[in-house]
Amino acid sequence: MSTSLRIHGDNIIECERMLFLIANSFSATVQRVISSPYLPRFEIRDESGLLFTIELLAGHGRWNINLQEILQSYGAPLREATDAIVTRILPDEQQEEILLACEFSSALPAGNNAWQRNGRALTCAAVGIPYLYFAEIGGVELDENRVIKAPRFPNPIIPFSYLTASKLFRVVCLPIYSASPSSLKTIRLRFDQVFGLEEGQRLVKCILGNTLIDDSYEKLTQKALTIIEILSEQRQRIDTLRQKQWAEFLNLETSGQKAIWLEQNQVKWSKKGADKVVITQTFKRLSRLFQEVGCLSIGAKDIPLCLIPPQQCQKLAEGLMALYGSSISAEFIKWIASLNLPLIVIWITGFKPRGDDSRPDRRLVPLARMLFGNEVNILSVVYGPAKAGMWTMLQNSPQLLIR
DNA sequence: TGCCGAGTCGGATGTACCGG
DNA sequence: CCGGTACATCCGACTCGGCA
Repeated sequence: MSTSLRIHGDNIIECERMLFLIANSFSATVQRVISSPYLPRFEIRDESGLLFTIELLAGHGRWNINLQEILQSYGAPLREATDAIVTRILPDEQQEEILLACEFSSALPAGNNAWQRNGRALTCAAVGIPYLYFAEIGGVELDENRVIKAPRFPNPIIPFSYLTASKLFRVVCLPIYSASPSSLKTIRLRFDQVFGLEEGQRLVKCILGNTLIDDSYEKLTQKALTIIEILSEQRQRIDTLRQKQWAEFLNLETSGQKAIWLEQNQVKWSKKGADKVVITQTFKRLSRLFQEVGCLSIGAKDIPLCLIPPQQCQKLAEGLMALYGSSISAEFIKWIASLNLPLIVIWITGFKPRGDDSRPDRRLVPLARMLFGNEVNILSVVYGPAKAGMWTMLQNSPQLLIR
């Protein structure tokens, strides 16, 4: 008895990648059946016969099926769609059930790009959809003449956040690495043990074949931990957790335990001032205030993300009151002062140097949620220049502003 | 201990696409 | 045409080691 599947993708390339990933996972062959060019249909068979019929729907939102609606109905926190989503068509043919979401990335994981996908992972993890992030490692940065400058790597906190999300949301949410085609031999060798395509395929087979998940999940988790260790070990400066610290941190259950552990491990955090973005005098003082109160770095010092232990919140509230006085609501101050869970603070360069080009970084909140789950409070500090209209909007409808 | 060059890494930038 | 979104580099402030 075969199953009818659909692959919803950003575009046809992502759909086909998913199609072949499924076929390879089942050691099966792909055969096109007669179908229209814009809605191609395929059959996947192994020696035992027909396993799946699969339709490819390229381009989110072009079809009469609203995936967003399905996601929302599951309770998804964000409007984000992954590269490829596999659904099973339910017997009545009216509805689809989401089985698996995948992201395929061969972009260089540099800077904010590295956490560009965290929103999607969170969307899926939070509603219990298995999520696999296929990424490459060892990609090189090129100069203007396309000459290799240096290989680039993601901050280890990025793969780590998938592991915490897996654990917190009790769902498969894993990065799967392979070697970037442009990677140097030495790099390939260094990461040789952590490439996980084979385990990834076994995992896909378990998920789509609806069988119990075998050891591939555990293996991929171990591989991710190893990658995190290699990434932190090869850094020039000690600005992230190292070695077994990651596994220790991963094993902590509550955000309270995490805060205590971070305090014990003495990882102070301070705001990096790059002077690239115009800031106010008040912001400088605000930044100093957080310093005095005592922020802890969460695994990686350079990421604009820090933690205030609950016992410091009273002090923070007093400092905020002294700094902003009546322009900040008493209700807010009270909220900060009364927190009995750690407060996660994220620093968003909300606006580009040119105020008309605003692109707030929406991915930092998801990164924080993946690391700490839904129980912690998150405070977003948005700074940088903005158009006058932004102020009016902020006063009238903050909800509208953050859209 | 102050200067300098190389390398690192967060984030700024360029470009494409899409729907209205 | 324009605002919104996303991807793929590219940029340059910062750090650190070497050296006088």
